[in-house]
This record gives sequence, structure tokens and C-alpha cells, in this order.
Amino acid sequence: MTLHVRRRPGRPTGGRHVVDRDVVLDAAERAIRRDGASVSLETIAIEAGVTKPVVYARVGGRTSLADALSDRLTDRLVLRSSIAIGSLPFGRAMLACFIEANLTTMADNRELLLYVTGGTSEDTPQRTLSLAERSITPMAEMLARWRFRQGLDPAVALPWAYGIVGMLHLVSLWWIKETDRSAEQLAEHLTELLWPGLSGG
Amino acid sequence: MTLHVRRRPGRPTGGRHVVDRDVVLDAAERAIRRDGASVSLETIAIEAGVTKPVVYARVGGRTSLADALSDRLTDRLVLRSSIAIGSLPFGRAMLACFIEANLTTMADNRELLLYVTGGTSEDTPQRTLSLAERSITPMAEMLARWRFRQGLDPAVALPWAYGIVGMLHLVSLWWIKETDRSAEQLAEHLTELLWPGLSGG
DNA sequence: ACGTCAAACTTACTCCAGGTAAGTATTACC
DNA sequence: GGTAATACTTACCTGGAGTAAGTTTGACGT
Repeated sequence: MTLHVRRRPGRPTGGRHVVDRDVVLDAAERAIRRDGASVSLETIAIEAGVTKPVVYARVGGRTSLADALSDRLTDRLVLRSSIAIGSLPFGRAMLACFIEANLTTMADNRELLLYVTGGTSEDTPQRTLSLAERSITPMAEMLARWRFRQGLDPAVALPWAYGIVGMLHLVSLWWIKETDRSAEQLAEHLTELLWPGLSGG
Repeated sequence: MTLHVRRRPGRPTGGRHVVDRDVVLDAAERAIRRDGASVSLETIAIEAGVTKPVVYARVGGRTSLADALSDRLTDRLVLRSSIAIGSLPFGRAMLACFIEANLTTMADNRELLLYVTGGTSEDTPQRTLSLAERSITPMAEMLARWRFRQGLDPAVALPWAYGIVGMLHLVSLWWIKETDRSAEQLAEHLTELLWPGLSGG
């Protein structure tokens, strides 16, 4: 029994696509989780129940696919971070929550992270950067406001934000290899490193 | 006029290879600097004045090549860092020197960095990690000793070291795109973020 | 001196994944 | 019911990684 039935060709009755962009992206995520970051576009297409050109029509080539999945991962990072820090005032505990939320989200999307950042094309660094840019926005803005209120120079917010994202990124890569220590403990360690400087101490 | 003359086949007179491993790696670096990170193995072989199988005989496939170049980049990072921090006592100024040395070294090896970390295969994250592991060793050891003497827990040294390398990595990627601010200023900003926590403040 | 072997390289191939062009089945519309 | 548009699939092209087989030369024993 074949799990995924090929769509029949021809104009569909409803007038709309049966397999739209999000369905393809969902299938891509499933295939990546199952087969790892080196999964081919053809495999992804089969997982979606269509053929390769359909994937190209919906999301474009491999680069566009990686971009789209990067956006999804970023959305999750931003969402989980925002939830984590939403109910807390700016302070040490908030930073720890932000860090832990990021770490656990990356761990939950392990294969996806490897696909997006370790991808097959040469624009991977650019994508990593844009992922960083988006995922730091809440933190960077909050940081700039905080420092401005404190009478400190807000110009450092941008390099700091990149730095923190880079830190979380590499620590995540390391951590998802051997998850022996808890996310909470790891987040506490990083908070211990970052908070004194962040708070202007 | 052809710049690179093909070697004649046959057993050489000296008994040793004319084009040894280091020559191939030098050629690879030149080709990468010239053509970017997406350069093919064939182009690298031509740059070295040989053909593809010779590259395979000397360094192995694309993965091995990336590993070897990663080692070279790491050597430079460690060397320049060691020189920068060698004459200074552990302290804020030393951290700033360490950071600036790392940033400028990455900028000097821009294309190489993109090749190694944004490479074509799926083991890129693993390579990024091993690059990190090696390049942080001096810093991590120093850090652990320092904290031990201060009566602080040295167990945080490893995650901190990864975190710092990740921070430097991403900030470098960002910085080499638009080098508008000076390395010194950037290093100062990151030092301002890290030092208070590092020193156990 | 000469035949044989081994070394070192090149040519020529296979294989696979990304990407695309052309063809086919089905529905919408008048 | 005929024509046009649509949404696919099949079949192909391209380029790079990796490898097998062939070719040229020096070394070495007799």
C-alpha cells in the first residue's frame, strides 16, 4: 500500500490547488525530520504526494525552500521567546527565560535547524544572518529601550543582539549532540555570563 | 599563455610528489578567494595544476578538503589569538585583544570562513563545532584556571567558551558584510557585554 | 643494456541531485 | 460541443562529486 497517492493530472474541480505552499512546506519538514538535512527535493515532493516541478511552482528551488523553512523556524523562535518573556519584567529572570526558550525551541526543531543553517547552498551564511536578524528583533528593541532609560548608549544593541543569537546558535548545535545537561541549567550558565554586562553592571 | 601547465604523467625523477598536500590546499585557498565558496573541485585541481583524482589522492573528497581548510583557519585563529593575549595578564584588556584578533582574522579569511562554515555538505555544523572546539581551547583553559583561583565554579567554562565562539562567529559574518565600524570599536562593544560576567561580577 | 614493475598522473566514465522543457489529462467557458 | 486555460507528469538537460581504467615515465634487478 502506497502511503502517498499521486494526484491525477488535469484541472481540479474546485479551482484551487489541492497541494498548496503550506502543504509542501509541511511535507518538507516531515521529510527532513525523517531523512535528515541531506534529503533531496524529489523525496520531499514524493512526501507531499506530488512531483518535483510542483515543488518548484509552490516554493521555488532549494534556496527558496530553505528560506521558507528558515522563516518558519524563526517564527517559532520569536513566538516561544515572546511567550516566555511576555509576562516578565525586564530583568535577569526574563533573560534566562528567553535563553531557555530559544534553546529548547532549537532542540525541538533539531533537524530543521541543521537543514537551514547547514544547508547545501553557499548562501547559508546569509540565511543564518537573516534568521538572526528576525529572531533578535524583540530582544534588541527591548534592550535598546532599557539602555536608553538607564542613560546608557543604545548603539551597542545591534552587535549585542547578533552576538547573543550567535551564542545561542552554536551552544544549541553543541547541546543537541549530547543533551546531558538540562536546558534550564544551561540557560542559567549563559545568563550568568550575559546578564552582568547586559544590565550595565 | 596558460598560467598553469599540466604536469606530465609518469614517475617523477626525484621520487617524491611535485604537488603535495600543502600545495593543493594553497591552491584551494586561492581558488576560493577568487571564485567564492561555491568553487568546484575541478577548478581547484586546475588551480593546483593537476587534475581531480590528484586532489582526491592528496586530501580526499570535498568533506576532507573542508576539514583541512577548517584546520588551517583554526590554526590562524589560535595563533593570532595567542599572540594577541600572550603578553597580557588575564583581564579586560586581554579579552578585548582576544576578541579583536578573532574578528580581524575572520575578516582576513572571509571567503575561507564562508567556505568552511557555509559549505556544501550536511556535516557543516559538525565542522563548525570542531572549529569552535579547537579555537576556544586556550581561552577555555585560561578561563577555567582563572575561575578556579577565584573560587568560582569552573564547570561553566565549556558552555561559555562555545557561547563566545558562537558570538564571534555570527558577529563576524555580520561584520564582514558591511565593515563600517572598526574592529576595535566592535571588540570594545562585545567586551563590554562579556567582561562583567566573565570576571564574575 | 634491457625487460619488468611500480609510481604518478590523465582521460573518460558513472552517478546523482537540481532544475527545466515539453507533453498530457482534465475542467471551465462560450 | 469545441476551444482555451490549468495543473499536473514524464522526460530530459546540466553540472559537480567521485572512481575505474588506461598511459607515460623512472627505478631496479639481472
